[in-house]
Amino acid sequence: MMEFDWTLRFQGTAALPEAVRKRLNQTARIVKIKKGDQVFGPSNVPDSLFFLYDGRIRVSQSSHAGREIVLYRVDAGDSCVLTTACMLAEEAYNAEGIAETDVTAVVLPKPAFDQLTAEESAFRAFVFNAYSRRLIDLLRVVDDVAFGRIDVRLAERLLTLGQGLKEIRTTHQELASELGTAREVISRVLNDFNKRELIEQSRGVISFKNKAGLTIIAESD
Amino acid sequence: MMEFDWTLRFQGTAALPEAVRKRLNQTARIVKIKKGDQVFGPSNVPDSLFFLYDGRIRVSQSSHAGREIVLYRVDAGDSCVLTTACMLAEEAYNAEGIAETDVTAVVLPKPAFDQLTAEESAFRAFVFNAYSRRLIDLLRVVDDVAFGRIDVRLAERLLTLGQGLKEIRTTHQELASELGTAREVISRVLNDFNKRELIEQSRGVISFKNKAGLTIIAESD
DNA sequence: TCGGTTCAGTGACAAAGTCACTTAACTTGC
DNA sequence: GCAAGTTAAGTGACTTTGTCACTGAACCGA
Repeated sequence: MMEFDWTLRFQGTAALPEAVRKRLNQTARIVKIKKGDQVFGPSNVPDSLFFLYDGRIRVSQSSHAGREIVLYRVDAGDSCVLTTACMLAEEAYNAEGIAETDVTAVVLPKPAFDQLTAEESAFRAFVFNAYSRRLIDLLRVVDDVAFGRIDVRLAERLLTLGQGLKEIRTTHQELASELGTAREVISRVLNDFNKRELIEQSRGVISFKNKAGLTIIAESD
Repeated sequence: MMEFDWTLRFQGTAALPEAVRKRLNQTARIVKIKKGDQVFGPSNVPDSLFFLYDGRIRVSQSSHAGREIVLYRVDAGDSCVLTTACMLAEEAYNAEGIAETDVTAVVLPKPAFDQLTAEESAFRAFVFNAYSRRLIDLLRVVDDVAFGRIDVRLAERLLTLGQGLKEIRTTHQELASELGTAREVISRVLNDFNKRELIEQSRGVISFKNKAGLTIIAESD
């Protein structure tokens, strides 16, 4: 029954009394989602709180014209609060969450969520914190999109996506979706980076030649 | 002592038992802020929850280069959750709140806030709702900035700012700050609107000539 | 190895943002 | 009342970013 105790994985639940954790393990449902599948979206509005036990979810928003921008990523140990926002606000929005890897999540039904926020201050702090973090993430996105240059933003994103790697496997289109711009724009900037010998390109792969150089660009604002 | 009972003004507090409301009236502090003053900002980080009793607060973010964008407005009866976010996340961000009118606010210290969220589900719902609303507001801003055309956005904004009015008193610079763009851009677009006889301009004033026409533009996306 | 599909490159153009001004309109302080 | 300062708005040349309509190149599966 309690083959693995997910409550130990989360800041907001690990510190709870054992009785409460036991109850949670009984109440919550574990779901597995395949890489690439939609976790939530306009047509798939959940009525429960999502705890990400394992994997990573990419939350993005898309324009009616089909362009897309990544808002933030939810990592293991975190809760996906946009689903919560939706669950509370009952409002439609055009953000969606996609599993970037195979995902294991814990789904806590709304009544259990309510009870927990009422009774456990550690859990409350956890949830509020998740909200705050997302708000701040979105402030960053607004700042970038409204005021940032795309070469700077792209250099930045390449570096975060390629942390510890010599190359990253992605298409220009995917990078455009990261930053909310058009593929052609990414192609141009990457070509420029290429000419300046910061990267090398081939179909579906970008190899780093000079991360320090990219860092200088990324930090030039 | 209880010359006016602010708790009746807020959804999250009006329904609370009288004993609780009495306690709140004793605990919370009422502050008055003059039009134009900063309510919160990077250099002015509050550690308490803000209830806006009367007036309106404009929350905006500014770039290091001095450009600015309005994120949302907090109206009377609402709580200002970015201050809360900050109070919970202890993180720095470059958003600030400016009183657009003279403002009367109720400031609830963190301990009282904690107790209230623990004990009162109506209050909890109110706070979560405020968070959700802001998240959704920010999603809208991201969408607009990343994917929207400025003529559309400007027409839209002119109409909301001028609801029920024949003219609005504002400068091109202020409109630029609303949308996170440059003054020159606003000037150009307004000139275009002028030529198309949708508006008339003079220093510091924009008069509507054809709101229907503006509406068509505002909805063309 | 042929044909389809996905990925990337390109040039011409449009939209938006920047820069360096000029001109016009209000404000104040004799 | 008007000169001087201040704030608001206009302008043209330019850069950056986004769009469109393509072409060509690389990969994949039958």
